[in-house]
Amino acid sequence: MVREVVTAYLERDGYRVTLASDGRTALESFEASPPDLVVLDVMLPEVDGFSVLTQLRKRTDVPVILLTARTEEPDRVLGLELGADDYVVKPFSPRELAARVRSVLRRTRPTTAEKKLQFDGLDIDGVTREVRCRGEIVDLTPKEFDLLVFLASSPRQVFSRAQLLEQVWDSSADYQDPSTVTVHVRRLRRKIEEVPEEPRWLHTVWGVGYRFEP
Amino acid sequence: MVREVVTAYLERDGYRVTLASDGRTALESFEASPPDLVVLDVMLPEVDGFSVLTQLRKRTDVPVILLTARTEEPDRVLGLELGADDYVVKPFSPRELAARVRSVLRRTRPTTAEKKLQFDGLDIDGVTREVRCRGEIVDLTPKEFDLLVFLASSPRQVFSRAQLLEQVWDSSADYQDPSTVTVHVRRLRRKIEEVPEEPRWLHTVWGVGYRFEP
DNA sequence: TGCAGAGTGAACAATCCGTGAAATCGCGCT
DNA sequence: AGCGCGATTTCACGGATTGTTCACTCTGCA
Repeated sequence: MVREVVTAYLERDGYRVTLASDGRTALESFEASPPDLVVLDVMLPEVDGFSVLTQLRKRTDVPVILLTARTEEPDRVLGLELGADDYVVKPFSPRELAARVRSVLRRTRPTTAEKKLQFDGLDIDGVTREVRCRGEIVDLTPKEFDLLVFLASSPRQVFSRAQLLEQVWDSSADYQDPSTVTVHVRRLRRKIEEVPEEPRWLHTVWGVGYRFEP
Repeated sequence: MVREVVTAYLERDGYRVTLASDGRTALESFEASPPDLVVLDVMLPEVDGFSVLTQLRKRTDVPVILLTARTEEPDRVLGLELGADDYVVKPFSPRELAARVRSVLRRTRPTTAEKKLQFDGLDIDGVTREVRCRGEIVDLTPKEFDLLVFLASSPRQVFSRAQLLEQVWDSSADYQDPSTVTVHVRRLRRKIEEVPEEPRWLHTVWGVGYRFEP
């Protein structure tokens, strides 16, 4: 029930929350769709929190907040030495945890949270320019990537081909063929849509343009 | 006497410590010679800690660790909201404070705090400027070394040639040939890659730039 | 059913990267 | 100061990838 309350608080602050009930699934879930921050209970079934933290640190710099029931100093120091960014001692108030999350994200934002778009089954990382689609990395060409990022940055908003040419393409290179956009959208669909003929994300708005559906 | 013990611990860790006995002198001392990190007691004579923090935040992003005697949540949350990077509740052990200092500096100063980069089969020592590749020391020229360190310090992040020229080369020396970067990357690959044609570490991101894969 | 707009495939054009080699710079040495 | 050598930068070319165009087909709407 603690999880529900905490989740509610975080979602009220505008964060998307994913839960994992033990260390193993936490790591799997992390792989599948890497979050911007991890809140980690030291006492977890299957794999304990410290091990999870060690595993995480081997491959990523994701900010981690430890939840620890023990008030003894060694645990907290150990956590920080292992690379945790902060810890909260149980029992804690949801408000405090939320404050910590904000604080840690504020500190680390320039490197991590920046330029990351996440949707259900589609992760776009503006820093590494990687796109992960249902867990698998898909290779996009520069223009394909730029176009996808532009559309995904304004979900549900419809853009005409002319608008896209102006925004995504070099605006100086005027009067290009709008069908250029069409072709790129098609290639994007081939790469990220499960059924390109019935797009899940890249929708055609007949007579107008395209729209990204989150 | 707490101050002496803490100072001793921090100096043992290699930090230089400057003391100030009240808020006013703290701010003056900060102006005179800005430190890399501030440990701030909330209860100070003359000007209290929160005011000092607010003043500091007006002009700098220096990492701040708060010392607070009160265990009530509002104070801690207030501190974090005001822009503190961490806090320690009194009474605290010097060891814990030292651990916090290390942790905060590690987060905020990845370039100075960690001068050693280690990857699977590739060790980079920023102090001796030695690079060890699959056990063997490889000789790098200064520019080659700087370029490698820069890329390896932000693994997986893509940098354009222009960015690399700006960051690794003298930023004042504008308008250099981007192919300079290309050539240096090539020579780096020749020296550290097992198969330079299929790089393990130095990846080309077509149309964008280069990326270090850990 | 007609028709404008959207999708398809393939050819063509532009761009970018890797390579080799030559030119220039920087710095210690005599 | 002049020399010499390694480091760095520049440049042109070839091949590979990416971007654009175009003719054609298909689809949704009146």
